[in-house]
Amino acid sequence: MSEAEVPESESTRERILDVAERLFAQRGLAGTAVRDIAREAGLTAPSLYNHFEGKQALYEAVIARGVQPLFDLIDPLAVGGAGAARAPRAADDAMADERGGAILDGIMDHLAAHPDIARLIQYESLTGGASLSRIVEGWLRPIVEAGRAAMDRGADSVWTEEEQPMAVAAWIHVILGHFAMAPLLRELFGTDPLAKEQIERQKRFLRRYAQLMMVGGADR
Amino acid sequence: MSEAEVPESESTRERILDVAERLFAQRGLAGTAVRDIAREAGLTAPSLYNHFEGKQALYEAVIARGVQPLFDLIDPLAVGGAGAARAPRAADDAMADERGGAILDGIMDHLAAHPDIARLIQYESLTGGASLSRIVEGWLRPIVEAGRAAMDRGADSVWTEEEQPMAVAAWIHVILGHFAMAPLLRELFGTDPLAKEQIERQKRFLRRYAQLMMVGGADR
Amino acid sequence: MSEAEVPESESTRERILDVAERLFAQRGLAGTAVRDIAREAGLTAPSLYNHFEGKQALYEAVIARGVQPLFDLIDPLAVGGAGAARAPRAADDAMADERGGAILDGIMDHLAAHPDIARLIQYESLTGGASLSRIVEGWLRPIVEAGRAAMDRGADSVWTEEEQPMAVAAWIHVILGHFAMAPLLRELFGTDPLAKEQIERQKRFLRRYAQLMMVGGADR
Amino acid sequence: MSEAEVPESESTRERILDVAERLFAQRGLAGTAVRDIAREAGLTAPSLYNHFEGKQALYEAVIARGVQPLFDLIDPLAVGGAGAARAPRAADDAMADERGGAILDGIMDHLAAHPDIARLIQYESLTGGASLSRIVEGWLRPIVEAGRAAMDRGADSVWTEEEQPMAVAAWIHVILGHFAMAPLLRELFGTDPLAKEQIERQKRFLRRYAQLMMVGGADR
DNA sequence: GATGAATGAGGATTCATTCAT
DNA sequence: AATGAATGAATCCTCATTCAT
Repeated sequence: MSEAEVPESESTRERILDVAERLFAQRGLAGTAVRDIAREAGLTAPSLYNHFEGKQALYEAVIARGVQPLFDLIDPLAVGGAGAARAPRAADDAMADERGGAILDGIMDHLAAHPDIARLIQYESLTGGASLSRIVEGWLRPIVEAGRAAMDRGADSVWTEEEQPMAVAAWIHVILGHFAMAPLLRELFGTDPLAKEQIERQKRFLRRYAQLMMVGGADR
Repeated sequence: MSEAEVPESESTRERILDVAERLFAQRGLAGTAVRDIAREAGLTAPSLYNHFEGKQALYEAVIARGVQPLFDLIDPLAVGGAGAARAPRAADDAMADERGGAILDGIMDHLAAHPDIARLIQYESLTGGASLSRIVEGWLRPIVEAGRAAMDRGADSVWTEEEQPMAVAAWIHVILGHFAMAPLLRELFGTDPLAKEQIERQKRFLRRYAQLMMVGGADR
Repeated sequence: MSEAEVPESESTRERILDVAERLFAQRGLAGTAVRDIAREAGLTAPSLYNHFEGKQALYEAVIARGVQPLFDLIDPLAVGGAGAARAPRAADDAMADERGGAILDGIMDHLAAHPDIARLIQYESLTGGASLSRIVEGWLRPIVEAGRAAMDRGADSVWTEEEQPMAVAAWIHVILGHFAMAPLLRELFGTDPLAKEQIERQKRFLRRYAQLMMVGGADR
Repeated sequence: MSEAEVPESESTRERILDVAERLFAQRGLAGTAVRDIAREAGLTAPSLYNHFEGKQALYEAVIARGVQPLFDLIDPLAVGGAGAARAPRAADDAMADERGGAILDGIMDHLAAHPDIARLIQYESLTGGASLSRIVEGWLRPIVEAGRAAMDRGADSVWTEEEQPMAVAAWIHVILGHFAMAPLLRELFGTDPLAKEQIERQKRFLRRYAQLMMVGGADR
């Protein structure tokens, strides 16, 4: 097997992952037939088993691939968290804010490019699927920790300690919900949440939302 | 509440609906076997067909039953909308606020008592299921309209006209998310969102959240 | 149980038989659901079991009721066959002819009034059903015997001894086929074989057919 | 014909069709279980779905395959119809007669080799099945048209215009009935209509029947 | 006589997966 | 890497029938 053959096989694998991501997001794990994925990827179900061990493995690969960029995005946070002790307060705060904003934008952009990922995460959250804990530990926990650290540093947090988890949860719901619950929002507002300009609006909204939720001030 | 009341033979049909609600919420429509529902309801799968025309019909009945109380809760809103013209502004606003708070509490209480409903709604929202539009039209639209009316009356809304739909959407995500994404929150925070005191916390949180989201002030 | 009660119960029984005759004729035994018969008869499936022991028993009752008039029609034949020895040839032949014509007309009229019977008989003939031998022995055999006797008496039969059974079979096919294969004939000729005037045509046709088949002469 | 020819592995698909043809003819569509067909064909029911889309599709394939040779047999008729204008009357008539006889023999031979086809056609005729119109249009209509043309040419037809359709119908009933109603005939006459010599007898009978029915003469 | 509820048996079909090619 | 064929398990659902009321 020469190296030249790989690209094609890789592209098949990616094609399968693409289709599977879409179908799993639309119909859920149980509601998606391996044969449908295979057909839309241009092969037969048995052939798919040359690329993935089984349905469950394919599902996990889809989630792993979809979530990895989100993991990568928050890497700076983890580094920043560790480095916080080294930097002076004020500068760090400003940097953190900027970094937070950048990360938020990055997350939004990635979810906008792959809205199915948000749906998959919500599916996992609903059903308590097997991949849930990896998502939580690898992605949400670092974010939460960073957020908590930021709040601890700032004296003017809007939320009491008791409220903080719920405020964080609210963030999660708002960010994921925009993408995951697109069908509902389409029906309710008549606009497509996944349309480019609607995503821009949501990003602007989130920036103001952040001010309200974190700083408490409304400087409209 | 005597033991004789609804001990176990609560009309079979209700028992089926109860079990189905739970299982559909846990596993989704496709992931739930009619036979499992029947077994947990204490009968065989064919017997279930004496009470419901089929799996889809059962699913819709579950949603209809679960959503009805939510519809009923917002009835006052519809009435209030009609009566608004008759009442003086200030008094009406106060009433509306109070009513809004009461309705919010009612919704929270109902969802707390039937967290599976929130999950079902989120499933429908994710998949764009057939019952989605009824939920939107019968429940969310009236709420949104009432909210929009309230915002129009008050000159000091926090949100621009462009932002309003997203603010409303955020509300929906936060309220449903607390119940629907319980597995994720449990994993992330180590507390059970469905526990009584956690729900009370969420209700308190939502009251402060409301001030932030609607008035923009933070009077902690 | 007073006599006054009977009519209603009898009418239910008859109603069931009527519906069952129609549905069995349309869809066959296996293709007809007891529940469908019950519904169209205005009751539920379990209630039907108050009138008939089961599906098979109902089916046999339908056939028995439908075939009885055909049995009755050929009674004169049986009597005539026995009485033939007593009567002089010539007169008997004429009588037999007349009687044969009358019986043929009677059969046609009955099948015209109950075309489903013809279909049921053909179903039984196709599948070799359990009721087939009763139909053969009680109805067809006497007719065949009478026909054979008539042929034996007359020296001028068109058919050799070898051909006689096939000639008889042809008669059966032509008579039953007109009613049983109505869907095919409708499609092929665009006319409804069960329409009153079409049945009259068929009866006229059969009279000429009889001359050809029995006498061999064509006196058009 | 060596044993290796079509011993048992005649392509599975053909094996399924063979079994299905037999069982459908014996028990009708509704009365035949897919599993039974599969079992007798040497596989499991799900495997059968690798070869046919479903029961209905299998049924239609059985009919299509069974009827095709009948379609092919009458092809000359269609050609002859077109070529009639070119040929002189008398010769054409003779040819037509000969051709008609050959075709009749061909049909008889095919039905003798595949008596289940006759039964299937009669089932379709009884129930007005979905394949009926294709059978009528593709097979019977051409025959009828050819017959009508022949009758129109000849001045000495036995039948009036009104009677012609019924005479044609009689032909159909007699030909199909011999095979389709074999169980009844067996019971009635004690001989097997499908036995080789009985089929020969029926063919001889049909030739004399043809003289009677078409020419009106009886030249025994 | 009638019926709602229940059920065992069965029936068509889907599905994830295996395997020989 | 791909696939046609095969299959055990499962799924939804129908059906004939029973039984308590």
